[in-house]
Amino acid sequence: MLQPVQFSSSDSRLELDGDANVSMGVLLRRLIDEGCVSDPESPKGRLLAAAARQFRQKGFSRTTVRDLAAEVGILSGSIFHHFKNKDEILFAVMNEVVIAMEERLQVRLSAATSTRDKVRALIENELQFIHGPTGDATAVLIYEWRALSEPLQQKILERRRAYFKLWHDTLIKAEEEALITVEPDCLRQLLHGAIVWSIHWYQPQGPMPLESLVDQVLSLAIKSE
Amino acid sequence: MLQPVQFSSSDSRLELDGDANVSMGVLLRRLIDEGCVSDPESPKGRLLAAAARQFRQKGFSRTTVRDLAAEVGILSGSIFHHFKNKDEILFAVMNEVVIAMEERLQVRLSAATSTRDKVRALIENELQFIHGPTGDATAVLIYEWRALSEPLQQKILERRRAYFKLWHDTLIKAEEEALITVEPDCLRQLLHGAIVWSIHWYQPQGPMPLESLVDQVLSLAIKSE
DNA sequence: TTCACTACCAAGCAAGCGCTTGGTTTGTTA
DNA sequence: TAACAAACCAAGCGCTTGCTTGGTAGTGAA
Repeated sequence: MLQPVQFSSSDSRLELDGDANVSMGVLLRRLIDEGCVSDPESPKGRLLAAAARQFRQKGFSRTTVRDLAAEVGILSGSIFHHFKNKDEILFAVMNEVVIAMEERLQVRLSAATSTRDKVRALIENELQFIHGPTGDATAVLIYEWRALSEPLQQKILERRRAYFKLWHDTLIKAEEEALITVEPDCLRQLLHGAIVWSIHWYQPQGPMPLESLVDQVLSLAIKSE
Repeated sequence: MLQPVQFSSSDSRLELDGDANVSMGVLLRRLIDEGCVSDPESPKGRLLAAAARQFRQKGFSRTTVRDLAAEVGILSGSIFHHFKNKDEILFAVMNEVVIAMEERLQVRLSAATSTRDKVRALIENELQFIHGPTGDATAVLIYEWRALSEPLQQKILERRRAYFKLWHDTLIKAEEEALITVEPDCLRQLLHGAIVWSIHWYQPQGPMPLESLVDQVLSLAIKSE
């Protein structure tokens, strides 16, 4: 709050400058092929990318369909050839990122060996989604929640449960191993808050690398030996 | 995110069921007498309370001046006898709570003896503003930031600086005393995020008392001896 | 009684909104 | 080259929005 929000300057193309982004790219490509998320080259995909950007920047209700149409170079009425209504655009933005977040966390968790590494994966995955190429959609998911109509909220929530469960189960394990002291669900919420708030202040291109931020958050959760 | 938001059921009257609220009440009374915040009995004050409630519930841009007028029992046009425009209503809501937050934190910090208690005061003060009688206005301050026009944002930001400085100075002291390991400004943001996110999940009337939540957050910041 | 002031009403304007409709272009396949 | 669907245009409808205007009721001081 009260700090200017940083916008990702990267477009929706895949960035291949690190392990994290390579696997993110592979995952996104698979989800596109499976039809879970739409191709960023298609008209619908370009519309969704514009929507994510503008919904993040101005908020859902201050973004008009005329704004969105202008960004992709069509007239406002033509939007409704691709989406039933404005709500469905917001839903599509959120739905795609919700699916990707859970899929990727699953991959990351099974790759991690120790419980400590799994907790780190929880934190790292969320921070990468917030500050990576999917940052716009993730920010919209987090901050435009109330703008969604009730039935569509429920559909997202349904999809979201599996993601929450991955956090829950991992932190339960961490508690059993005495890695953490705070009650797991309370800790989950506190960490989640600390992480999403980084939208407002953390600069990926700044002096502090993302991995360092991951470590700082991890040090809040797990007391070092 | 993705959890229903809890709304404070308390009205704008002062609650006298604890030390914290007693001093909060005294402070608010003083600020009213000084003209810093408006009397909740006055038409303007009742309008601001309604605005805080509705802006929190529906967001600024989904709340119409007709909605606000209806809640206090006047017609929409009559609003503009009290405020120049809709933006000024949002500004007034934010401005009053910004002033109160900083004033109260100052009192709390000078009452605390040890640095550890001062850090606890930072956390406790913010949590009390979020989950106490001023919860609506505080939530609006946090989550309707972008809805404010640029010049009014700057005015709030100006007022906010003193508050940030109190956090900064206290955490610098904590670092000097080796109470914390994370860099002070980074820790400030992480804690701030964890605290404000509690809007979405913590229930003051639930099984966990607020003081307990304060302790949990404190345990993230300061490693126990 | 007069005057000024606060608080509000009644009516409506101008602009912007999401969305519809009927028709046209464009690219692909048979 | 004919047929077809996807993508888009042009125009505008019906509604909601923030806000204006000109006037009125109630109240307290001189």
